[in-house]
Amino acid sequence: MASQKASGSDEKEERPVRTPQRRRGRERVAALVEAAVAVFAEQGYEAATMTEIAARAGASIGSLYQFFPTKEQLAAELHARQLAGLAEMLDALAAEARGRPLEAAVDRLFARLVTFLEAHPAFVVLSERRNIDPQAKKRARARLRGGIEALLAGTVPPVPAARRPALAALTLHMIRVAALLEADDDTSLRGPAVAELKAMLRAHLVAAGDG
Amino acid sequence: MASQKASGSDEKEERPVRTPQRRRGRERVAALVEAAVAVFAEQGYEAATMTEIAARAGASIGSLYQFFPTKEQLAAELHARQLAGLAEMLDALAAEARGRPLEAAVDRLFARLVTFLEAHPAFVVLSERRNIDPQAKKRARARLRGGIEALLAGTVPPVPAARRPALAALTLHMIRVAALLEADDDTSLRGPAVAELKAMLRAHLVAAGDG
Amino acid sequence: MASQKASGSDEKEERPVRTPQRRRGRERVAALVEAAVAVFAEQGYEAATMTEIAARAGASIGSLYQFFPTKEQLAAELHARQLAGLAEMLDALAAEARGRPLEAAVDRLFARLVTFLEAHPAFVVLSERRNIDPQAKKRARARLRGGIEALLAGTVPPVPAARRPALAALTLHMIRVAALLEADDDTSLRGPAVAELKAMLRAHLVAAGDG
Amino acid sequence: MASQKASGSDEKEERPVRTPQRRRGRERVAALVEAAVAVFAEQGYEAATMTEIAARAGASIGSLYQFFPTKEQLAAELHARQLAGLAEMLDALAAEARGRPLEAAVDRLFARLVTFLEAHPAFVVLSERRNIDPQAKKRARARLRGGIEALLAGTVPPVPAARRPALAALTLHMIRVAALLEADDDTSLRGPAVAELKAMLRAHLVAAGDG
DNA sequence: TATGAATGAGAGTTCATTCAT
DNA sequence: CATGAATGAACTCTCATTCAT
Repeated sequence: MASQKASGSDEKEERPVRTPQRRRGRERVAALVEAAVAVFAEQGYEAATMTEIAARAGASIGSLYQFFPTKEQLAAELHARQLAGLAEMLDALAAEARGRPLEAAVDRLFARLVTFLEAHPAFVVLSERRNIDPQAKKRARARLRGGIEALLAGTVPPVPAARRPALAALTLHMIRVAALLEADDDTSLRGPAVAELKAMLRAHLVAAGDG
Repeated sequence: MASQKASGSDEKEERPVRTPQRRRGRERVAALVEAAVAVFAEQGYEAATMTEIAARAGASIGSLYQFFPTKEQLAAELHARQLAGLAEMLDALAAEARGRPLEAAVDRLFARLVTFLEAHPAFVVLSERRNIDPQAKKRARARLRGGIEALLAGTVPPVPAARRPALAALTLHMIRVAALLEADDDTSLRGPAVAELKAMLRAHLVAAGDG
Repeated sequence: MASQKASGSDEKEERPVRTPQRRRGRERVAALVEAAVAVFAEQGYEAATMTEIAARAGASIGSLYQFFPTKEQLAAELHARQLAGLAEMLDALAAEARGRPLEAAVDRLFARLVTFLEAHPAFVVLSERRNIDPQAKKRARARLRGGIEALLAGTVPPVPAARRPALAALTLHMIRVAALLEADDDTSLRGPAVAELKAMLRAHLVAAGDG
Repeated sequence: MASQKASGSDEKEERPVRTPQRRRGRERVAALVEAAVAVFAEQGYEAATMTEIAARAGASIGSLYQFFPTKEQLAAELHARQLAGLAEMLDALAAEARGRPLEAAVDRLFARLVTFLEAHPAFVVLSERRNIDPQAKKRARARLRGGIEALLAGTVPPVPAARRPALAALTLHMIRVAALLEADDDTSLRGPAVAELKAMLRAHLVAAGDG
């Protein structure tokens, strides 16, 4: 088997993920990241192998390890990058939505998130991984929830502060469900089910805004 | 030889899961199943080892393989049993709900599903497994959706037939989200978020019924 | 390369060295131990590979790991066995030497130790290993020194108690040197140098006895 | 390609250790040598990595390989330098000791050797390495033994020629034991055991001189 | 049938060494 | 000459699976 032993906050000296200086290196890393995202997305964390990731990037296994000293850290790094991107997107969205109707904000949020998940196919896989450092996980979720809360606070009408945390958490999960529906269900249901989901969430948030 | 990696639809003759006749055998299988559920729930499919499952059941590895010829088939068998139980429960619920208010039916559904998931801790793990035989997966989902559709068809008012498939699929996912919220999120959000989820779903279904 | 990660008292759950029940198993283990001793003796700890040890025992790598869960533990187990054998031998020698002349005891000790080291060619290699758990090392040395002290206490004349610990430690090292001289030096010097060593030690101990 | 394992007398063209002409180069080599000595002393030959040696010298690996084309040759070069230093010291000592009492010569030898070993912490590690080219090893030992023989030949009284080679070899080993005692044993024994060792050796040599 | 030792492919990881820049 | 990314053979260790007893 493999890393067999792994669990987020461990020993193993934690040599940090290296950022290369030379241009060649930066391209290499980009290729590695892309390959890793693809392989994780296709196979899941456990089934993905470092060997395949390296091969798919056209690199040697040693090269992969030069930049990402463990499989665990590779996953963590990818996840962190994707989280940062997502959080940034949410912030931008919150800014755009300020003073705009809640309904429109929800639609927009949905659209962007679907785009994001299509662009980051490993996101769900990496988020759901057991063995993630629970601290980091909590922090990440809080960050995202914060972004959504800000969004829901600035619309017209705003969602009442008291219900915002719970509704933000709920919204986050709805996104995930939307992604799953989009991807893996009976083809004939994809469209309708996602539509129902969107309508449901929008109605619920709007009702909260009015409440 | 041993191939350690095996994935869903393979060669490998698929010797069927043996069902024992003698009482000793049936007890043994029950113990193995229980142990497997526990280990899969705790560690996930990949991290679970056949050795640990056998040990926890107080059986030898050889014994485990007597009844479940591959790890894959063990997981599939467990999953199938749990799905059957769930489907049965949905059927019973549909019968009970016939002629009763939609609202009450939804609440009941929710309550029962939460109970079910608590009683079958490996259910989510086994459902989310990639590498499942996609055919079987589709059939299973269809069966469950069917149960929920029946439920939604018999209430007063009933959910319109046209929207039933999508709403059934959606409801199924909502359950999963509820389970996740119940289990892994920020403690302070569990209660409120689940409450929001339930209210949201109920309102949406009721609106559909009225529509 | 080798253990990459290793350092005596570590994490890694320390599954204990298994002692097999079946006869076949006991023979297997004996073959593995023999092979390990040979390989460690020839190549040293780091250069020895688990693969070669298994191959030389006519076993598979998996079989080796069934009984000795890490290379580290394999070395530790071998070392412990050899230490126990040596300590036992020293105890027997101390019993034999009680009441006999110191001079004869020293000669006998020397002879037996040379025999022992010839019979346990990995002994020096395993003793000198850096990365041994220092606690265990200290205990082992103390045990051996104790055996020699007892020997030196029971002869006629006895070595004075005050000097016994230091002289026992010294004697132990002289043995090692004798083994090294016996093994790896210029052929023409082996005999004479060992003779000088023996004479030197004997004279020193006798002088201590008279003092 | 890379063969990671290389052992003593091999193919590999043996590009010689480069000696730099420019001052910058000489400084660089000095830093590399110092770093290598430290790392070998701390970690042993096998565990030491070329990467760490280079890093500790503030150089790049490429730079290290410029001067020392293999790890093996690096170790050999260090060892050779240290041996040369030691031999030189012995020669000086032999000169000083000419016509002086044997007893004093022995004490002096001991004192200088302890100093030397403290100043060259990797000496023992590099000497004990298996896989050293046996020819080179023999030559080195012979050179050292020669130095000690010369010493023992010039004192008053001199050690008889016939016993000189064996006694020189023995003395050399005693030094090593002294170093080991100094370093790794039970603290409480260090002083006394080394004292016994010194007394023993001195008495033996003096007796030889008188014989 | 039950048992558990045996098997070996395969996974993660390291590090000596090379070579383009 | 210096640099450090690139390479890949080799290593330790795991675990699904088989099979002699």
